[in-house]
Amino acid sequence: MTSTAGRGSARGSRTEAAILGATRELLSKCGVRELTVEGVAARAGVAKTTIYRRWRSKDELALAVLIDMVQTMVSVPELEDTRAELIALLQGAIRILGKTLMGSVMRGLASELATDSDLARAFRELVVALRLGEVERLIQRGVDRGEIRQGVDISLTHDLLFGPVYYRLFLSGEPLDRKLAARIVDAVLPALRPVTRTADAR
Amino acid sequence: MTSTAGRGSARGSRTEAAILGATRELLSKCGVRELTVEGVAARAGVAKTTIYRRWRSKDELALAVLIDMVQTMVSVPELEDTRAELIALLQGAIRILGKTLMGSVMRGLASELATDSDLARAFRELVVALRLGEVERLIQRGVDRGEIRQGVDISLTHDLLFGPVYYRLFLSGEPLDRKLAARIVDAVLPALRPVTRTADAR
DNA sequence: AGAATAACGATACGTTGCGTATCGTTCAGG
DNA sequence: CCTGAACGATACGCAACGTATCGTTATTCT
Repeated sequence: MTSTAGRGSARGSRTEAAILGATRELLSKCGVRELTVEGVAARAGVAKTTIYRRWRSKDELALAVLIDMVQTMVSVPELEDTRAELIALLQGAIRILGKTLMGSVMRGLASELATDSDLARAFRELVVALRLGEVERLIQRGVDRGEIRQGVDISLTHDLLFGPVYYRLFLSGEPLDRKLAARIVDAVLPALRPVTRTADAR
Repeated sequence: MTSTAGRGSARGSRTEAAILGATRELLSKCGVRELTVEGVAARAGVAKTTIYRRWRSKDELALAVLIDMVQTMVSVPELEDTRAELIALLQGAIRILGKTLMGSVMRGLASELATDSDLARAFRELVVALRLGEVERLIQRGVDRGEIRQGVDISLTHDLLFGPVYYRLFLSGEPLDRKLAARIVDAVLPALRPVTRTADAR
């Protein structure tokens, strides 16, 4: 047991980074459909074989890129104001989706994510779960401060906040401007307030 | 000018229906990516050439199916209550997306819709514009009744209502249950009420 | 330093599916 | 019944996927 993966190994990290980088760049302007492994190989200065040694398919490669991006997501600082914190959370997502390449990558992956593939499950477990947890944390903090009423449906709130963002990105085509985060939060927040001054059901 | 397309034509409608039907069925379980024109041809009992005589590419065929489905969308009846009307609107969309095959088709088309393709533009002009118009109609009616305040951002409201639905369908993976429509509307409606009892900015 | 060995590059291959071209066949309308 | 449009069948070129093979680097251990 003195050596496992010894002798001539360990030149992986550089090539891996090159492949991921090339994939990210290409994926930012074409979508998974048009992405070609040959293209990635050429741009990364790497043999096609090398890519298939690390990822079993084109989709797995794309997913790796997505995960790599998501892990750079920042968590929200304490601001002592639920509205500001929620806006910051959404703002972060919007910035990532809009300014960096992740929006394009997401768009390219949309089809795969919608299917019940391994890629979809991985995305849900990594990205969605992470955001859901963040929403839960912020809401709980708001409840503790008395800003938010108890018993709020976290999952629904999460969908209400992030849904419009992705809807714009994917379907409606409206721009992801700066003020969007605040407007979404201001639209959703009244339903989360303690007093229940809302028009009730039936 | 006595005859244009005279002599031996007019057997198109049956084959066209067969092709669209076969596409719809296949698209309901595989996504555009896996959809093959050869498969459609085989299932429709039609030569591949015949398909390419009518649609220039696989994507155009898929779009045709989507449009065909959307045109079966029902408009919302007058209910004299904005909440009920908005719920009915959302309920219709959810039912179409959930129970019929359109949800699967949408999922399959997601990638193409996200790209700036002809397909995306067509979808926006047909589906999104249609729904936006419907939202505007309902909101305006609510304003006339005094249930909704003036100056509401129609586009944002549209995104707030439909965004969560599609977000669930595509990404979060939560089910599209019966009560979803009401819960979304109840969350959004307070922000549309006249009095502006909302916590203001800053 | 030098050998052992994992990772890599280059290339060729089989396969699938797209979109096109060609030609014979069917079926409605005059 | 005869003409011509729409259809079926088939073959083709092409691009990209994913695999296999083999010679070449580069790294680590002795």
